[in-house]
Amino acid sequence: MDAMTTIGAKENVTAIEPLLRLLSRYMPLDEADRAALSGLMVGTLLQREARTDIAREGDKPTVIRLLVSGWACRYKDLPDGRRQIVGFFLPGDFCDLNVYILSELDHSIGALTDVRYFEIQPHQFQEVIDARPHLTRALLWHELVTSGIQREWLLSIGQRSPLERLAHLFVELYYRLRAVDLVDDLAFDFPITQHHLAEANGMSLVHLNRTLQELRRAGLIELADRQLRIVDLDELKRVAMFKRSYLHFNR
Amino acid sequence: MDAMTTIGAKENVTAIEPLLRLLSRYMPLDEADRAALSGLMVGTLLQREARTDIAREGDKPTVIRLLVSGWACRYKDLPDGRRQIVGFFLPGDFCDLNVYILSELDHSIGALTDVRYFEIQPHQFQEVIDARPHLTRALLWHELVTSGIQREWLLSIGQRSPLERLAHLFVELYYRLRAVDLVDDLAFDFPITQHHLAEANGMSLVHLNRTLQELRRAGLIELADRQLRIVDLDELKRVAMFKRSYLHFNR
DNA sequence: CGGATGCTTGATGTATCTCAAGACGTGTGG
DNA sequence: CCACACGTCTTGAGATACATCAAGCATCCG
Repeated sequence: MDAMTTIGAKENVTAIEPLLRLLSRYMPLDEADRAALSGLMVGTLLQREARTDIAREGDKPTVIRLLVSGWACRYKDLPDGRRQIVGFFLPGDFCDLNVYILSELDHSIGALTDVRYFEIQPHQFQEVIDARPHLTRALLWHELVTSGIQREWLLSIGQRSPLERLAHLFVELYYRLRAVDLVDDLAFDFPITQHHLAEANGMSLVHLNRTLQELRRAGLIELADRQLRIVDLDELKRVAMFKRSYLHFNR
Repeated sequence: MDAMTTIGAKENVTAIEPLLRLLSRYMPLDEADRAALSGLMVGTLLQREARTDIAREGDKPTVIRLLVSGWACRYKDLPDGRRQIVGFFLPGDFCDLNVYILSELDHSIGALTDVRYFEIQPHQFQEVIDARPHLTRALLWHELVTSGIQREWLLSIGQRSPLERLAHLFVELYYRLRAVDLVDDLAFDFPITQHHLAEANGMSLVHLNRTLQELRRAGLIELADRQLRIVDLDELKRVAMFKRSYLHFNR
């Protein structure tokens, strides 16, 4: 199942970059912080193919995963097959910093594209946390933001119209990807399918497709060849009723 | 705004009961744990009337609140007035254990009924955490459960039909209230209005009313005079596709 | 008594789902 | 090299679940 690659120290440094960029949006990191985090990424980088599960609901959580490249998602499903994506993991995100506390995973984690990630042992993590309270704070901050994003999604699915909801998701992804330097001007790689977008937004594939076209027709976005370009960010934000504050970026 | 009451040590002990019951569902608490928590609840108990805000989005968080009696909610709203309740607070719940880390609240907290709650200073909390790692673990556990409940709500609003969704919410509230000993057999006080239920479930008031009647007609629940009685728990759980594990109660 | 709050019901329109099919690109095996 | 399967996106047609608008009734309270 898992493909493993042992990587050298140099590649290691590259792999940790997204996380460092992300955390430094919240608060400055000094060299010791960076070194401590890099120290966690020892050994092996794991890989997973698109459309495979990284973890399943019910699994006993034992490791902490840090996504290095590709997109993954947290999802939950119902016995009859209905599925809801409850969050996206982008490079630099932890797929469950704290869940090893619990005895059983209450959701699944799936690779949406080919992904690469580190697995970190909780005890290694604990050492870093004990040694560097400042880092602990940054990590906790990130967890709180993740939780805030979930609340915003509830607002979106519960109250925003499909058009507003989709617009909102695009703006959110724009800011999150920009935080890890994966945005080029207003364009970024967008490797997931309309099917995934529908599952994340709680609507049918057909309707998602039509809503997407509405955003295109309105001149707000362009989406083709797995590339999303935001054409009119201000207007997209207005349509989405987007308020940046829930992401809690300082810079 | 706030009504304040200074309370004696005895009343204090009663007020902390829901929290102790809740945490002991996760792991056993010894006498020292209980004493440490009780020690936090010094001084004043605050009160708020139904339909008032306890905190507003954008506020700077400075205190940690522990709900002692009544029901409150976390909600978010849109500029045009649409409102989504993203979580209920029941007695024994903290309204934001960690949020004082962030500079700004990304959601509001409203009292649904008359409520009583303690305000705790972060530094007091920190002392307890530093002194009693076991308690820290229990509190973190509870935070993770809260986060898991949010995910379950996303699944509900995104994929469950209104009937399934409402059934699911009732079962969830049953278990949560039972955990703090507020359930009598299969019945409990249900002090919120259909309007609140609609806002929590992301549907219109009219449709919520009809869905409620459907549950009644199916012989699954009785709801009258602010009392909810679950008539057929097994069937209600089946309809809701309820899986208890996301609540992570051990007992 | 008058007003506020909460619950209920009816009528109507429409947003969204479901079912179905076609087009296009890509990879694969014969 | 062609035939075919598969994944993805797109479009059409029809059915319906749900929202909206509107009104009535009960209870409580000042």
